[in-house]
Amino acid sequence: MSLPHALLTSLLEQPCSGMDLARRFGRSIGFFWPATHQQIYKELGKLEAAGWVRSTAEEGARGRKRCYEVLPAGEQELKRWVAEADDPPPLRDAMMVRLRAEAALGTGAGVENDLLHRLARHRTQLALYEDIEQRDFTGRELSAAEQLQYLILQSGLATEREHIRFCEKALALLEALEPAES
Amino acid sequence: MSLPHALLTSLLEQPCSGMDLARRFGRSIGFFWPATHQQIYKELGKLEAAGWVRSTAEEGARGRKRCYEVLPAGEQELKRWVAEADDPPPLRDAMMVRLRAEAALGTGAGVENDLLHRLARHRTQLALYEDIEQRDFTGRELSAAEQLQYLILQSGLATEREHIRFCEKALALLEALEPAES
DNA sequence: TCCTTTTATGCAATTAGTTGCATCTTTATA
DNA sequence: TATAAAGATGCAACTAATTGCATAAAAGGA
Repeated sequence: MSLPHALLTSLLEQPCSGMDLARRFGRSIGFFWPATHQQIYKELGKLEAAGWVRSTAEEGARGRKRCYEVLPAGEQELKRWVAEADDPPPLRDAMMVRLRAEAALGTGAGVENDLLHRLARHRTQLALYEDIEQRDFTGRELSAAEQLQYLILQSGLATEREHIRFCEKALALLEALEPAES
Repeated sequence: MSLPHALLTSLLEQPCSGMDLARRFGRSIGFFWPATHQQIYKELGKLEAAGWVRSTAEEGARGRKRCYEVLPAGEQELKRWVAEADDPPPLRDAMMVRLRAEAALGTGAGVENDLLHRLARHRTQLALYEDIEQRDFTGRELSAAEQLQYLILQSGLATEREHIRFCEKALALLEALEPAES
């Protein structure tokens, strides 16, 4: 479970409120560890109780906005956790199950719907990553931290491209196997 | 949630008991939808209650072994589900969070441990997939169903190779960024 | 024959994440 | 100045999966 450490990382990059975190998650760390604002608020409470962050009320802001920042104990904890190793996350992909089901049922069961839907999603996501690449990591010298962030982005780019290749390949195979369907 | 449909698929390929399913999951569908025997037994109960499978006591076997087989209603349900589309599963990878944390903390925090650990795991998994490829899908004509199963395996092969490439690239970058560490 | 091991099935507690809703505060608008 | 909208925080119920343990029946060995 890495949500607490994802939050510590994000707050270390830039102290902010729970809502801000939720928004930033949507376009950076959240690509690799999605979280809703509900989860984030609950977790921030735990982090503060553990003495890893502290919060101060932000005057002149909307609602009851609180600003969170990482304490030394939190930074220590993050360092400890970074040096840990664990197994790759188990992968669960319904589309692979669908493909195998199509094989078991005999072709023509309609897995193309899912393949086409995902193809569209992966193309959108790839375009988003390419925009970020163009905007933040192209045409200038990168600091060490930026090189690492770019590396992470490259993982996203490679993954999306691989998914796109796979969907296209699968659709081509299905086309070849059931020429009467189209 | 695709466990019920993964079970229907596997039972359609070959009727068997819950324990057999658990074992088969370990080396086929389970690569893309892992499940423990506890989950499987509970789900089989639901499938039977829904009238999608039926079970018969297997005489002359150990324990209280029951053999499950898919009923027509179950096959209908599987067909219906195969034609559905849904979003790609959200990806959650602690190692990416670690890399970003390393960037925020300044290099030297020790993310190499996780990279090396995963590199080993992905190499093992790749070797396993390559064995299956060699044994089941090489040097002969493949039926339509087999071509689909091979396609799924190829996704696994590509994914593992991509992960390996990424770990190697990340380790090389870290090496370059902190030459004093090694 | 008793006792241990193996095979097979299953329950219960916990954890992490999702979804839907509730509340409070400020800002904009009619 | 009411009132609505938007911003910010949070609770509660539910779901899916993990982990640890319990039970039952047959096989094999002493």
